[in-house]
Amino acid sequence: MIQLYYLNMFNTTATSPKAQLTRSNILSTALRVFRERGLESATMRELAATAGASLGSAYYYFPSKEAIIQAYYDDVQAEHARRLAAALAEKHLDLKDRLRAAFHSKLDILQGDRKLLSALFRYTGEPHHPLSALGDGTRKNRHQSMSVFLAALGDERFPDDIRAILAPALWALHMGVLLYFIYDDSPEQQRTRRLVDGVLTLIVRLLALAKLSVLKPVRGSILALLRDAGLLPEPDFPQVPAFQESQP
Amino acid sequence: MIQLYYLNMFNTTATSPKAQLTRSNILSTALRVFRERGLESATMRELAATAGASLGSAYYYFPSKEAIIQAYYDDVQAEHARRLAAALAEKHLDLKDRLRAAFHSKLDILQGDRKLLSALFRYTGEPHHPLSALGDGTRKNRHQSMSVFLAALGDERFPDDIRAILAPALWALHMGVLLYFIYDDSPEQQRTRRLVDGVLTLIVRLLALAKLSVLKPVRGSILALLRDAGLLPEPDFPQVPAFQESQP
DNA sequence: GCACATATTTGAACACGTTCAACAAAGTTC
DNA sequence: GAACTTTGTTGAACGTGTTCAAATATGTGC
Repeated sequence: MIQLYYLNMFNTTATSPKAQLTRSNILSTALRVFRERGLESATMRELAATAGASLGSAYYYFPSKEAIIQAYYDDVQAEHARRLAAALAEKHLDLKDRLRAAFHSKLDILQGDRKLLSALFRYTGEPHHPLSALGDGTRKNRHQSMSVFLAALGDERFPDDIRAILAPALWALHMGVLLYFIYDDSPEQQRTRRLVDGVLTLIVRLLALAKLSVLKPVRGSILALLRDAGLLPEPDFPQVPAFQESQP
Repeated sequence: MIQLYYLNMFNTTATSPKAQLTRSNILSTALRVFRERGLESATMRELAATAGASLGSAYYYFPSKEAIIQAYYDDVQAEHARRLAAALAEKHLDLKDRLRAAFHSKLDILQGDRKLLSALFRYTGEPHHPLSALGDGTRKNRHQSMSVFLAALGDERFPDDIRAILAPALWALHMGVLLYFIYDDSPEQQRTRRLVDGVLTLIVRLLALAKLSVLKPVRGSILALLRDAGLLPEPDFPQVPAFQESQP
């Protein structure tokens, strides 16, 4: 009854080393085939054959073709968290450079895989699809991604109301940047890099401006609006304890 | 050689009245079936059968299943332009109410068809897909939609730099609102209505604030950023002559 | 009306993503 | 190691969107 070995991602079922090998074999082969042939033209049959597995086997590990790319994207997020942590540990950076590190490291990881990103956005308009980028099914991913941006904010001091929206706002911005990135046909997507730098410069400046008294009422209205719209952080979003601030 | 009758949308091929009837029959039936069964579960075969046409016939008029919904969306846009024009003609409205009319009339039209909207966003992440909401293939649609918002701006006076970004900015906002609308499960999507009103109030206020001297440099940076990113109006976007302003 | 061209219609055929019942291998219990 | 359970593998079969060659209807020039 009791299985040794590792548990899979959801801690539900045991997974033998051999199965892990098959799975990662299929995954890595799939990504290679997707990159070569493109998402559309690469077929599940071709992909399974190239991996030396059967069609059914591929479906044993991944519920759908898109799910394979989601699995890839899970890896990307783990790598993103790793790289940002490394950058923050290396030396002391100011807010803007920490945010730059967060955005650029993500782009670095994805640089060669812009075509794969299209899958991320495919179900955006379908609230109930398990892979909708905005839906319940991807909440965990979203929160992980927000955590990375929270880490980049570090222990910087912000008014509480602003702090509350920064994580979802940065996450949303980052999604927009990814979309721009996909469409960016400039050499090595230098345009996206410039856009990121420009936007972050602006944001840091605006965060300072937001404290001006003329803008207080505007700031209040914006926050009330977002709150009413339910666009503030989802209630179960785990704030990173190390960076949590108490009310002054 | 010379055909009488009407020309189709692209002025390339003649179209007999009978063909028009078949087409509109297929279109209206398809929409009905889509609304009843949902986009996924409604099959092209079922749809063709219900319309009393053959499968091939459906594909003669519409290159794909999604294209049928695009055709519906073309109608929506025509209706949108019509309704806004009517609202503007009826009585003199201030800027905020004109913008409110523009946004709410669109939502009115789409109120019962939120599920159909998902198709609008399906190819957002695929720059080269003809139905990508941000791609070249849908440029004409985008410009028509922007024209509606330009009409709502009317002859209101804005600094030139601001005027330049208003059309694409309002269009982008409206796309965001549609996405929110799709996800909004409040009764009759009242939440979306409130969000629209709140955002528009804010925008009108911000447009006034933007003239403050403290904000001039920020305003300049934002515009420079957008220009560099190529997010200003696409060069061939036809400004609506009646509302075009000359340099002061 | 006839020959021809063009527009429209048809359904079989195709390719693909996905499902599933059956089978094989590995692990567990005794 | 035998019976049994669980995990992993297989490819045929299904349903779907789409394509296409062939058939039919409609229009044109004479």
